[in-house]
Amino acid sequence: MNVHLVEETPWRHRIDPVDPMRVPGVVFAPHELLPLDPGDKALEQVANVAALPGIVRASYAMPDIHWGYGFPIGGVAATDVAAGGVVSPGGVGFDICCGVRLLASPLDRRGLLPHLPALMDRLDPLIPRGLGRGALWRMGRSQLHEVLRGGARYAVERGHGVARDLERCEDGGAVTDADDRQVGDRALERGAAQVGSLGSANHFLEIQTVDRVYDERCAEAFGLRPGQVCVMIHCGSRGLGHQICTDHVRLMDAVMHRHRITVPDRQLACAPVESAEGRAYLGAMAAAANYARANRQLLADETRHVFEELTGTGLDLVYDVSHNLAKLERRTVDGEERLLCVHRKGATRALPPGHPDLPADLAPVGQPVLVPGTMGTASYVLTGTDGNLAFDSCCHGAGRVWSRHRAQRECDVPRLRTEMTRAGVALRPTSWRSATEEVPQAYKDVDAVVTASTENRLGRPVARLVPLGVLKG
DNA sequence: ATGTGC
Repeated sequence: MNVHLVEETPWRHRIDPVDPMRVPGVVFAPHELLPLDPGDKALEQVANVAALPGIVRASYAMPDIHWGYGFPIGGVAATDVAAGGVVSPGGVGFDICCGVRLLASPLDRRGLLPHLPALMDRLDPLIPRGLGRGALWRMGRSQLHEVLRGGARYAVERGHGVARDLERCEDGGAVTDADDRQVGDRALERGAAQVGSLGSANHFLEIQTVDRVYDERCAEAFGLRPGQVCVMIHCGSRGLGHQICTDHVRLMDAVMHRHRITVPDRQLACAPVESAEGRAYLGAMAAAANYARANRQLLADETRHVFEELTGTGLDLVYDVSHNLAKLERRTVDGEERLLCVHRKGATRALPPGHPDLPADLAPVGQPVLVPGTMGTASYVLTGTDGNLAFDSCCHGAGRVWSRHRAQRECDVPRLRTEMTRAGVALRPTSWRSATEEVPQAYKDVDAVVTASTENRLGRPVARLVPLGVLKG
């Protein structure tokens, strides 16, 4: 599809609908954040998504947009369920319910620094990560099914956390519509040995410090203050989510013609939400969402124990939120209340103040939006705002600009070591060679992404965090 | 993202 971009404001671009688009594309990015390299398909993907059956309002892209499978990463699309609206696994991504969890320590930077080497030495062998096997929890099939149904709630019931953790998780730590019968054998097999593991690529566990607070009232409600030490965990549903995505893309690809659906790109395989295939995917996706939440709960619990042992202090959960999920949400569209299937892929839910799904203590200030940066660069906490045009969605990170291949070509191991030392970051990768794929230059400037999010009313910055120690896959 | 795949 040929994409013609129109600059709507200095911060936002529009793609006017041409056949087969049903709605416009809206890219919440200034010119310098647009993926304009020759051969980059991300903007074409925004236009392709606009052709999905039942899509309402627009095909949206966040400022950290980059090329993905079918949908761009940073894509948001909502379909009207009653109007034959579809759900597409490519609109969620392979890492179902990939997300971020932020924990706050009572220590400040000065109090923590003497403990940092010991903390890193202890966490390094304890936190399973990388492509190989190894996980905090080894389990049989029946316990895995409990995880798929109970998510972080089940982990807490088994002693891995406290009740307050669940209040600070999106959906209270578990969704109720998981259907573990829709999770195939191969996915179960891969999932059983990976609960409590980070994975690889841009997944990490970081010890951070609050570098700057932009909104004191929100920061206080979130439990954050300048100089404070935090732990940020970024991971997802590992091989289980990956296998579920693979399986259901294949299923939908095979039956799309029966539903009389045509899409501009085969990677947009989809089925009506109200079809056997649509319901099956959403049930399996919800099971993977619970798995990812249990995964983050276990990793947080283990980190908490290490902090207690070595510093004598605890860690409070600030929030846990996904940026790869589809959700059924009731929303007003053109003055009518509709049930929508909102796909967020590399986009974080960002509920505004007063939203009924927020816990009471967060209702006055809005939902914490957790935006991980790249290793050696900042991460952000934003809050949801009123007037968000993208179904209460915000950016999810910096957004890749170099392919993994190009990053390896541009950055060798000595250079990465030098850069991390200069940034004052203690990096513990499982492989230095693969860590070069994650060199900060391979990503957009996270500060610019957050500015663009703010200017487009997708969220408002609350705090900026910088890394002290990084564990990577 | 991923036991790196048709």
